[in-house]
Amino acid sequence: MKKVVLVDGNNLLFRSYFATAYTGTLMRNSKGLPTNALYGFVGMINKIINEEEPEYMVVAFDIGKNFRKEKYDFYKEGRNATPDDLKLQMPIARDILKAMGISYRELAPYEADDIIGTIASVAEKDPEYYCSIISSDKDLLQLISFETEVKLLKQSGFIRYNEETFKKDYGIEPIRIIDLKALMGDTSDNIPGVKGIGEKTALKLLQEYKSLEGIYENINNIKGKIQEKLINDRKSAEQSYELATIYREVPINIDFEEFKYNGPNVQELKNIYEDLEFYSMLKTIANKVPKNLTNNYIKINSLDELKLDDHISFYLEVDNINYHLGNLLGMGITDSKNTYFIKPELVNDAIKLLKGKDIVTYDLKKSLVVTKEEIDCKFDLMVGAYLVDYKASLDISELMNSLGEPCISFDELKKKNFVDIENIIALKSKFIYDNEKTIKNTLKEEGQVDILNKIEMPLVYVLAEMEKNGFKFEDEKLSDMKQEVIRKINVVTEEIYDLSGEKFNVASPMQLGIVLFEKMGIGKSKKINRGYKTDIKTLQKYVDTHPIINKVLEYRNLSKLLSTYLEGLKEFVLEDGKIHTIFNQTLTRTGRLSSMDPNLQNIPAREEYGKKVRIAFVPSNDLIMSADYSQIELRILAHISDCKELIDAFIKDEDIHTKVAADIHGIKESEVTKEMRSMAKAVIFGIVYGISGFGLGENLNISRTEANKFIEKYYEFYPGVKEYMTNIVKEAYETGEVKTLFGRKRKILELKDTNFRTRAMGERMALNTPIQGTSADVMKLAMIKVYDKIKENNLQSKLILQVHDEIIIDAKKEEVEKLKTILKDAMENVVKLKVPLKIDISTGVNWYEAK
DNA sequence: GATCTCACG
DNA sequence: ACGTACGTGAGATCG
Repeated sequence: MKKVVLVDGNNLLFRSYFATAYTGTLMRNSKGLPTNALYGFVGMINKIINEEEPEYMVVAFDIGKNFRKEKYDFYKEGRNATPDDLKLQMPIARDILKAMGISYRELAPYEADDIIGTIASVAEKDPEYYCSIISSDKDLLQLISFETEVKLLKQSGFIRYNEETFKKDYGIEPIRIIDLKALMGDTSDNIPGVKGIGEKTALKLLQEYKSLEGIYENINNIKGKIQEKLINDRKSAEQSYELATIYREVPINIDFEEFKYNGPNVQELKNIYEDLEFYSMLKTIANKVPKNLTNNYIKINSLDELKLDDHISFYLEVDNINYHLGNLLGMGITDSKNTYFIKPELVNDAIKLLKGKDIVTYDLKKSLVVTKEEIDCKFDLMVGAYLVDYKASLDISELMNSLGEPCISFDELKKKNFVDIENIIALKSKFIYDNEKTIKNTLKEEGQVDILNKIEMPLVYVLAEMEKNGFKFEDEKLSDMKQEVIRKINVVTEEIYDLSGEKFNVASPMQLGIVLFEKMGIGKSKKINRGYKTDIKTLQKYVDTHPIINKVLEYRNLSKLLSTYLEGLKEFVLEDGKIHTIFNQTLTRTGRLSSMDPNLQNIPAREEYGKKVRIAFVPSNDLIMSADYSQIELRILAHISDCKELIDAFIKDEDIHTKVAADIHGIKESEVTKEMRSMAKAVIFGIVYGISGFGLGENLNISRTEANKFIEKYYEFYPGVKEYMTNIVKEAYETGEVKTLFGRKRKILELKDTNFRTRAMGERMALNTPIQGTSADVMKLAMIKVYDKIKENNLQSKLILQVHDEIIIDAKKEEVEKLKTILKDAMENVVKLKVPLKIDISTGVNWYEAK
């Protein structure tokens, strides 16, 4: 059988348009033509061709008058008119398809759905063909049959439905999607349905009575309110049924040979892409290094040949994203006249020559770590771009591409064995030189210069030292634990096999889901893409139902411990016996750091057994010293919200969770139980995250109403917090951004989204970012202070790690007292707030003991 | 490569 | 009616 791929073109264009349109600034080419919808459209069409490998393909569009609208005025009423910026792109989509060699069909007064339905009908009668329909519109599910499937696009990914999987998911025949719509209506098309009946009720009714007709035939068997609603809106239901029905006899000529996909007209497609300035797409047609990668540069054989201005850029390339493991590939230097290529063996000497110059680079930290040279650089383009909302990843090519300078990605380059690397290094160096001004100007406009100069640039040097220092790791210390864990895993696996009566891969969520929820019938679990949800929260609901649940939880716990930590970490130990992480300074949206290769910010801590992994983290000096802020986020919340009650509590150094528990329950602090305290803690954390009654309820395993009561009580006692939440969200809507106490900005485009869920997420970000971000700022400033003091006092102790609210030092024992003074002063007095900042310090012979 | 799960603050 | 708490990185499975 031959596959015919039927694509809902309108759906794809709208999706692509609105996916980015909310940002307010549309992607345009230099002629000002909006191109955002086309960009997404081309991406999706390419993806379809790759994934589906169609022999035949048709894209259907809506055009002209609409027969449903003609008949029922209310159809699609209230829907915003198609934006002009999208309309402009529609004809070009057709041109692109032509150049791609893909046929399309449109015919007034029909919609794309009807055309797809019609083609699918014809294909069904011809045993030679079967259809695959692609759209995110659930309406099309009604077309599913024994030889028509639907690939339903989701926000990310898709679900492929055939007759069988559809029935399994919905419990009704595909054609009953029409009846479902007739009952539940469709707000986006303004199909009314029956008022008060939603998907849940509609499905239940259809599962029982098969169809809309069946429901009304049995209307007397249906009780109460639902019956009443059905009777009242019968006419509406019937009209809705008509509207939801895809018309499958559109008068178009259907000849499958015309739908045959034979690939693109390369030249024509190139012309269109060039016109639209879709450079990344150009690369995908001709899989060659783009032509503008040819750059003029001078290859330096001896440094005597190098005559440079006082203002230069440089760029260092290493053959591994993990630069601790990589080898130098060379260096580019650009000044006002030339770009030079420096071969690896001359790099260190070349850097020495840069002393005293005004330098800009990209990823200064990498250069500091790899060369171990001193480099006095006041501006790192990576850090600057990050502060003004560019994606400034470890791979400079991403920033280049987003600033309109096509460049092959590092991954691609690596795959191609660093072909033409001198050219590419030169190009990158030139790019840095050319874009310094732009980013600096943006920093000024956005008010981020202070953050750059006072926090991020000095921090680059601190982090570089920390990475170079590394954390000594003794794997042998874990060998007993490792043996024990392996043994336990074997035991628990056997127990799981016994309890379930079969052998399967417990580590496979798919297999586990089937065993637990289908074969053993332990309970219900939400269905997701591949099977059932089997995460801790879901499983924990059934701990008392069957002993296998605890075994599965134990298996999970142990295998995570084994693979990620007990076996994973030692892979990162370098020749010096230390683990050298990489801190990503330009990734998080709040200003926090992240850590990778390996991530040393998520080493087990919460659970006693897992925490023992920390025994292997040992000092290269004498002691591990840890200094952590006590409740920094809450203190910052108190300060920012100016909540009197909260501020007082911190000034009096009260146990904040106990205090809140006492307030909420209206009892004395002495009467607060452990449970009350931990509930209060959850409420407080929830508040910081932008809580909902539902969320808190889930978390605390209490009802939503109860959770809501807690939240209200909290607001009653801490009205300042409530006020802060309202105000910050309001402000965020007005300005489209939020700021930390130190002025670090985060734009929140989600607030402009048309989807309310996305907006709600934006509101939570608006709430949380000033708090999380200010804490991050405070910590960064403190680190800089600590680092300076250690240097100033010529101490041998070294900063080695930061875990968001905690600093870790590899300490000399004779320096412990001095360090304590430094840490306390630096961390507690780094900024003057309305509440005191407080740290706890501890030391130990390893990280586990330094608790 | 996407998805699922789980480790941390 | 809908979906449901902020910010991360990594390993195993599966298509």
